[in-house]
Amino acid sequence: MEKVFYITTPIYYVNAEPHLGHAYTTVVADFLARWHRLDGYRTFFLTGTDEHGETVYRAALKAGEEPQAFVDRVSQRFRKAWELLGIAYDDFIRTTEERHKRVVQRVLQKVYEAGDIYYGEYEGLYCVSCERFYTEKELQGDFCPIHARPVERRREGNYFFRMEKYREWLIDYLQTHPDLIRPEGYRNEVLSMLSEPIGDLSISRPKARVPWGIPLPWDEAHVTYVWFDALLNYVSALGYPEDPRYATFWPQAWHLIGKDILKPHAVFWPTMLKAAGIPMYRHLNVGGFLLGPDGRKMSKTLGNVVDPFALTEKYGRDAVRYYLLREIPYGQDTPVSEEALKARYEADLADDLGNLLQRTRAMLFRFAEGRIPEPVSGEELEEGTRLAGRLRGLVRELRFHVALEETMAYVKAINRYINEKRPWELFKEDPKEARAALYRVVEGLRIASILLTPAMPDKMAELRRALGLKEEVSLEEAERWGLAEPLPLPQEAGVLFPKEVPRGEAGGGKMEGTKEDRFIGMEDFAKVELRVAQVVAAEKHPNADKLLVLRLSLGNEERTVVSGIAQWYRPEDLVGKKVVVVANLKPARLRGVESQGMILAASEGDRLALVTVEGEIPPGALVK
RNA sequence: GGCGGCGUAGCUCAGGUGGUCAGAGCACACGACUCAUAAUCGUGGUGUCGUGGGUUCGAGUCCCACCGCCGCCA
Repeated sequence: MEKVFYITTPIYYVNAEPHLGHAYTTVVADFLARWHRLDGYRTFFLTGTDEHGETVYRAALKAGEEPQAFVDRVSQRFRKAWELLGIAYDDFIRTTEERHKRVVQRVLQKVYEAGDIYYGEYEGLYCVSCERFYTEKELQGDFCPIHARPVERRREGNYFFRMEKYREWLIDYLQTHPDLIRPEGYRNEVLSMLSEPIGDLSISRPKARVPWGIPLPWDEAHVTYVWFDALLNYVSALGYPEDPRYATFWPQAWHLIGKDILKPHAVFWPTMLKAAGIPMYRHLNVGGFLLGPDGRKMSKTLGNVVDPFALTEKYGRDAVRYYLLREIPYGQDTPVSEEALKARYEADLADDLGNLLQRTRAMLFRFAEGRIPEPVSGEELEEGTRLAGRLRGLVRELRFHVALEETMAYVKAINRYINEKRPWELFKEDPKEARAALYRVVEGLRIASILLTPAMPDKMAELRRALGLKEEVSLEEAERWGLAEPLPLPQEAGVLFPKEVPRGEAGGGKMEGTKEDRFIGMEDFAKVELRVAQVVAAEKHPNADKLLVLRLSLGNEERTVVSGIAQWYRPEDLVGKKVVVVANLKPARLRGVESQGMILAASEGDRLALVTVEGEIPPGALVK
């Protein structure tokens, strides 16, 4: 049987800019899509924008734009955002597209003819922002509980969908399909919603009041209410009902949503599908909220909003993707912060994985003539070939953070293997064994890079390139040992995850605006306080061969500065020299010694020279 | 008010169906090493497992009550 996978994000409502919540759900969807493609599934990944309704209509008016022009513009913002994050969707659907409207009208007509839609009258208290009526109990005083704005009393003719009619059926379906809604907690919540009458669902608005929507096919005076319109995107994008893609993909549909839209997806949508004679989706996967660094709900007034796009610019898209997938147990509310991202970036990506690539390349050039050695068996690193099988299960259960954790544990095992084999020593006695060890390390890296590709597509391709391996891979290749061929490595390869100032780094080279990034303003430069300092004492660092500990005089104060210049300067030659120091650098502990600044030096290849000042100028003088 | 959930080392958290379950990572300290991005590797700890009862030969792991936080519904 052919392996098929269909993954959807919610279509995002265009009344707001893309934010971290959107980004997280979309990154998860992209990860799942890439994972399944890698594993040989015929995969379809859908996202898009939801563009009808009174809120959008009013926002357009307020912006002084035609509704269509307004939604075109905002929808474009989402496309841009996904480009920044490297989201490889197969289709981007918009509810204002003809192909979607056609399907909505067709389904409406079908349900209407079946007798499940009737005309009625509704009167109640209505919040414009929520696009829904509230019961008096739900209100806070006379105000909407969500938007804290006054509600209006309204009475209007609506068409209703006989949702209540399907309640018993839905309960039964949930009981016979316990894994339909995941994680389980949300399933229980839905069952409790269904334990009492859910009523019928109003599915239309008078066109006179809300002109921005899809007209009902049998009554042009009404347009479709937002949920009956929006939810159908999941089948309209597949070309329901005649397009073969619908028949192929729909039965394997996985929806990804945030818990804020649980009810529409877990109650409205299944009953709509049942009434329209469309089979049920396969899984509804419910994600939690991302909280601010303080563990509270993100809000502009609290000032704890984390902007994923700023972080992408700073750390690279793959780092942000890795962080979100590694840190957040799917379904749980989780605090996120730049601090935590940075910690992951440095510990996992730079120190463990990036440095592993670096040392591997260095040893290959030094001990193996810059080539991948001849293939050999894998010893303990061969266990990497079993990871893919384990990860398949974890990914299908939405436990990505565990999957990534286990993969990184393997990366650590490769580092350990190098430390135990000590190729730099082994090479002196038995060069062949040293090369064999290095081959195993390359294979380990190859396997890890494949497993990490869905999370970090650009960086893992870069990693393979740096080892002279092919960039295009499949999961199955991570289950076989010995595929790396003895080919030469590229001479040049950048640092995969640089630790210092990863500025302007976009991860895929697709970033725009690099021209501006090359320059800094005077105000940026002015932040750096450079001063002349005289070396009053110097000695070797007790715990590091490459470091010197310098005592500097800045005129009216003395500082200790640790500097990595031991290979070029002897301590005794430095005393008395005038150097340039960054005086307002945040102090840092280097191998146990606190460094209160940094001295400047120029370097090129193997050569290095300290920056000094010409002529008589006292220590402490400002350099600018 | 009804129903779910959560409360485990300084921090973030793992711990299907009760008996190496008292753990991992981070941080910190010390040691090893020098191929490597001040990197890597090794070693080291206190934890009333929210509180109080109960079931059991034996309970973070099951039951009851309570405290605290959160969610859904009303």
